[in-house]
Amino acid sequence: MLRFMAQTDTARTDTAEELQCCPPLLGPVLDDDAAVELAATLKALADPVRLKLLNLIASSGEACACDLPDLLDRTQPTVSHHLSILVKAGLLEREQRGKWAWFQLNQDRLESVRSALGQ
Amino acid sequence: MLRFMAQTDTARTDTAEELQCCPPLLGPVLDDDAAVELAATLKALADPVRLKLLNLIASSGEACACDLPDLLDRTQPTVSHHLSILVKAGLLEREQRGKWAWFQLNQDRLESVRSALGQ
DNA sequence: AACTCATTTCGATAGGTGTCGATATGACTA
DNA sequence: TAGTCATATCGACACCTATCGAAATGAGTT
Repeated sequence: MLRFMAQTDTARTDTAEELQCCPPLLGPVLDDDAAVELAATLKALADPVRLKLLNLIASSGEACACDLPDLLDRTQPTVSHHLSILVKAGLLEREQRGKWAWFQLNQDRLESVRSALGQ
Repeated sequence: MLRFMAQTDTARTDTAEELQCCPPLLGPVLDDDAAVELAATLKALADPVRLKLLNLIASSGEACACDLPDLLDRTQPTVSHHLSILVKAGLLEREQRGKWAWFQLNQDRLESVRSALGQ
């Protein structure tokens, strides 16, 4: 089961990569590098298991990796694989607490993808 | 070169599929079917060539398929492949004019993906 | 140091995907 | 009815990816 805890709201650690992420799709020009960058982030989103992961983590505020295999009906290595893809894409933040790994949504990152798709 | 023409703004032909597309990622529950559906649309977006296609078509209002291979530096079969993926995903609308195929952005569809990613 | 348990990494496999050249289809033209 | 040209489909290839079981790593405990 998911544990519900106070959101720790850690200091934002925006990477340089995150800041230059996701120029607007509907803008005048989308150069090759920008297209590759945005496509990479969208690719991280474009999987049902990863969408469910984000949805679960978002709706609980945070989640322990230990609970996720059962919730997603996938093996633990498979869930770990998907989590690592989301972390690498900057969509999740990972925090070690004792022997458990906890994950939170990086809302800024998701918002920057979202705004790349609209006006 | 891209041709610039008056936007024909055809009557919206929203499919049933489009209407039930893209429930909110940040909502309370994302069931399996919804996750698969949203992932499929995101997958159509998650390619640099297709992003550049959408960007080109959006910024010109519409585009003739005949111009796109040169603009994207891809062969005609490859561009045709990507266009068909975008049309199947509902992100582009295709219109035959004489021997040429013209494409427009389905802005509603893109907006529904966008809103699935945010509040 | 040895043990336990959570998580990651490894190796393998089945299936998906971007790309192209070649060919087929489809729409106009003579 | 041919002929021409735009577009789609086919077949093949290299590469990527989701998944799992097995093994390695890492953190805390005794």
